[in-house]
Amino acid sequence: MKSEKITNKTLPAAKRSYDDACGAAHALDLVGERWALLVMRELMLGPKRFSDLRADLPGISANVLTQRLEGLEAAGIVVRKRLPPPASSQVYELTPWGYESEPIFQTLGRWAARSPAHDPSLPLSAVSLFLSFRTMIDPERARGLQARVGFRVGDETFVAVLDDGAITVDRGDPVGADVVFAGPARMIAAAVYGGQPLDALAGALSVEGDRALAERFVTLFPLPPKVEPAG
Amino acid sequence: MKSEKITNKTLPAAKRSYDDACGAAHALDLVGERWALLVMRELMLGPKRFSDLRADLPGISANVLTQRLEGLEAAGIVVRKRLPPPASSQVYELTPWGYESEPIFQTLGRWAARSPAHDPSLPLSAVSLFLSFRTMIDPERARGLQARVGFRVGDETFVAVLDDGAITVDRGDPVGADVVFAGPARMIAAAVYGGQPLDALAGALSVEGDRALAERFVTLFPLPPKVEPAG
DNA sequence: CGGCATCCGGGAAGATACTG
DNA sequence: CAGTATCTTCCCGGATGCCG
Repeated sequence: MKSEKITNKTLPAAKRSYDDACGAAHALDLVGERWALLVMRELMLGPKRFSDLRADLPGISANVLTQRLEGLEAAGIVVRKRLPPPASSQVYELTPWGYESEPIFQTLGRWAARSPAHDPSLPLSAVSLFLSFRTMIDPERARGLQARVGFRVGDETFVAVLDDGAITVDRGDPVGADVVFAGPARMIAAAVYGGQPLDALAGALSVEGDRALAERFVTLFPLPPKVEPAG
Repeated sequence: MKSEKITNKTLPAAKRSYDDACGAAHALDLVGERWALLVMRELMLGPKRFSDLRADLPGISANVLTQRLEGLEAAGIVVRKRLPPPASSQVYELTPWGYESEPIFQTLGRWAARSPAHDPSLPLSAVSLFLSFRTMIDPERARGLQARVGFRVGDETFVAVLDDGAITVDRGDPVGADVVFAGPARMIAAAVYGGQPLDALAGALSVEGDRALAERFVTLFPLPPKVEPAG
């Protein structure tokens, strides 16, 4: 059976589509395939290399990652860039329109946070943790707060800037921040979302600088109430 | 089920999961399978029967619809209800938490509306059209407007209530509305999103009542600018 | 007719190995 | 490091058929 099959792969066309004018349906045509949205999420705070994506998306295979990047590039969501000769490696970056997809992750995340099946103890990438800060910040609790909070996760660094209820999070050097957390993303999540006291995490999560600020920071991101598990 | 069908499918589970604590990833575990979100969309304005869902989602197979409804019910997003004896048919309805997923469709739709590949001339279900009104309403353009706008699409009826920039859309009887549109969803979309003058659609889309209001109504939902097609 | 179960073909996803 | 090649497994989509 293997021969004779004249499946014209060179002209695949016939892409599986919902054939639906609804905007949400078209979005799913673009990014509804498995792993596509998670690849975009990992690029949300800046470009990454192929290997970084593989490392930050445990479970994705090289094969599928290649296909998703090709598809996202064809859709105009991702561009591939070659860095200048010193370290002339290739990186993938969201286009401006790609970056505009962040509200999708916020609404998905906010809604799923109420799921009875949600397990916050699973592994967590640094990017998804810091994106969640943008999503879950409670402006009431952060009112009047002006601060720079730094993070060191592995060899990546991030800075959150709090400004009277608003928050920005970006990659950047934490030097000069009012307080700096250093440790695995999972431990920061345990402090912020798991209600673990910072003292109990000493050893796994270091806090340098304004400790009172750190204690307040971890209270700024309340989780919504879960729905009752039974149906 | 009566015959103790212990097929190995009943419990092996091993459901394919992203194993990721990120809320968006969990959302995709719940509703990331093909057709799942579109099934939810079709239930967004009220319960439907199995056959209604099949009719409104051209392309889905009965097989897959059954699987999705089972999955959504197990996740607590959908409940199945049996109507009282006169017309004792079964319907599927979103749970309160299921209804809370509407912002997901709004952000997906708003983002994808900018896609160069978006084709608004494709088929469109009545529900997705009326959901899009909630998403795309421009409060500036609707400021100061108080009106009830009715719709007859096939044998379904809907009423949009405009109240100084805000809009609600629900199933309901259009009697007493200030103006009533009657015609296929595609024609209403042509008027609202395609810029087709109502005169040009006469015959395919009837307008009864306050015509000036109808003319204004179709201008309340501006589309965002597309991104440039090339990459 | 509504709500499934079953069988089948094709294709996408997953795992592993291999190459420039 | 950045993918390709290959193989297997699973999901999707269509058709058919059962059963209330």
